[in-house]
Amino acid sequence: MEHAIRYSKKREAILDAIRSTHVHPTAEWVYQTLKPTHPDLSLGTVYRNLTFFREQGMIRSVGVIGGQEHFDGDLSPHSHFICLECGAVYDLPRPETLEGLDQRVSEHYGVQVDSCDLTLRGVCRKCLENRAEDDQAV
Amino acid sequence: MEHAIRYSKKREAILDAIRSTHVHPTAEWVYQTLKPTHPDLSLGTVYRNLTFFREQGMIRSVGVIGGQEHFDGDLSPHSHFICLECGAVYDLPRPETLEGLDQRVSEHYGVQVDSCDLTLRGVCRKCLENRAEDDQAV
DNA sequence: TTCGTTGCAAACATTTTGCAGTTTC
DNA sequence: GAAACTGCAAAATGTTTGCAACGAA
Repeated sequence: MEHAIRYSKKREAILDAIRSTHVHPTAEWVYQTLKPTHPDLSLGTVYRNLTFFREQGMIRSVGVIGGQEHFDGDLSPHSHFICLECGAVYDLPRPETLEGLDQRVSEHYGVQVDSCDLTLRGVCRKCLENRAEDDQAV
Repeated sequence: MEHAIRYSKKREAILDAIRSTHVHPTAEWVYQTLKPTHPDLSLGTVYRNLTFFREQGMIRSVGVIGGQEHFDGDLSPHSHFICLECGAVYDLPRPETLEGLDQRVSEHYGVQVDSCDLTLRGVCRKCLENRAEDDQAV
């Protein structure tokens, strides 16, 4: 027997929270967001469920940004842009040119490819605008 | 005045260590590797220099894998394959099809693009072979 | 002599875990 | 009723930092 999976309100709420946003949340964000409606929610439960969802392939990790792991409830193929200044994560369309890359790498190197992530880093528009304002102020 | 930079033996040794390997080291790896030849090296110094090198653009981060940040002293354009089973990081050639993507994204979204990383995840050949052996053993 | 660099250890921040109580099936 | 799930708090982990000593220029 593998391990039965049972329903839980908290779990459902956590998954809903992740799926209903585009901010690519952290555990802390989920916790703070659900606190008002679920006052007895524990941060440990959030972590346990995030791990659970990721292992189940229900969410994916965007990686650790500024010391905190960010998640994404949108499983459709797309890329990410991460602002090095404010840490925000934005979605980008995935270049069609990457189509078939998984299989090519798999065959060529004899490895099993499970996922393929394209991530751009830089400074987002907002932060660039803030910089411009700061410059004017001087 | 910006902040003068002075030479230091430890710093040189740390950079050499990173540049002379393909394992995509962590702070701990650098520390353990240099310990024999630099018995008085401190882990804090390794962290401080890794941060320094990254800020100077002398090395780049491969991301946090298994809780530890991995670095890469090879700045030439290439992609990475990360084994989800053993955590190893392998280099892959970077698809030429990504050429010019930085600028296209930059212009289209009004952002500043500093870097662009393509990362594949899955199970490496070694771990696949180990699996096969384990299956036979049963 | 100045001030960047280091060792050391304490401090930090995020994440994991043990256990007793609660909920689901 | 068995076993999964949770809250709570302690523990574990990787990383950062303050300070006095050291070393480069």
